[in-house]
Amino acid sequence: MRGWLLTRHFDLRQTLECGQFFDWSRGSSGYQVRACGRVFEVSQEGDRLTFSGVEKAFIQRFFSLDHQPAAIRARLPPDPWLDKAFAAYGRLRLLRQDPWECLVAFLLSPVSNIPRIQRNLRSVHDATGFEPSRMRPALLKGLGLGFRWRFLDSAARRVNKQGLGRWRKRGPAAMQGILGAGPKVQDCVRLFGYADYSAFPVDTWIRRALQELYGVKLKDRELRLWAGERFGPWGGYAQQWLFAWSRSERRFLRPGRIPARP
DNA sequence: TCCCAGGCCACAC
DNA sequence: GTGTGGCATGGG
Repeated sequence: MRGWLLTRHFDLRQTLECGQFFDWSRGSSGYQVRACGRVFEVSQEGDRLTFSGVEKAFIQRFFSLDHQPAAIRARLPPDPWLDKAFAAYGRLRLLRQDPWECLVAFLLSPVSNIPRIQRNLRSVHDATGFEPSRMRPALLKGLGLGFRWRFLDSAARRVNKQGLGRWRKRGPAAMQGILGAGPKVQDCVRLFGYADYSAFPVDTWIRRALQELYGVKLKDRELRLWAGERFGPWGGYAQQWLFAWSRSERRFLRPGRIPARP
């Protein structure tokens, strides 16, 4: 299976590398991606997206090529900071990941960093193929996940009990009670795995950004509500634009180095 | 050497 | 209910 398609207002690099997804690697030309139980290659030249190893319909769905960034921006409130973030990162799309794979990835995220999450996730994938029945403690402990191996163990036990198919169909509620699946992790899976675009994950970067750009000094639980009210049903996109932009401007997001209001 | 990292949990009070 | 330390490991 090999093919191509034309895209508009889409950036493959931003989309894969912005931190919503980790199971990619740069190949000779473009990226190799492992997602939703498939392995495929994809590359972009201009507006032309070339892929192999997977069918076109999958590419369109996985990369959310049905989304229109300008229309989404228009559904978010007027906001100079959002304008800046959108100008820089508005060509990324929120992926439609598999909820289970997405949960596994973000259970590896607490007190870690993106390069390490990526390494850890690849190890887990290579060792288990993301099959919960193969995620045994003895195996997980040897993968250098730190304390996070318990989180995968807890999730795997839960999913094994009811079967992966049934677990997926239960939706976000199925994450309740899994060790390590707190508010931030659940919001990430809602946003990236269940296509709930109202989800607004609050992490260290977003916390700093909201505090230093908008002057809101609240606890994470209130920040989440504040963002929900301000940004509404498409807040997830706002979150990801601000997240990517904040990271790229990291030296400006330190106390005393706040950029001038645009 | 010390500090922090896409948090979360158990345990004070 | 709210605040705090500890958690495994790696990198700056």
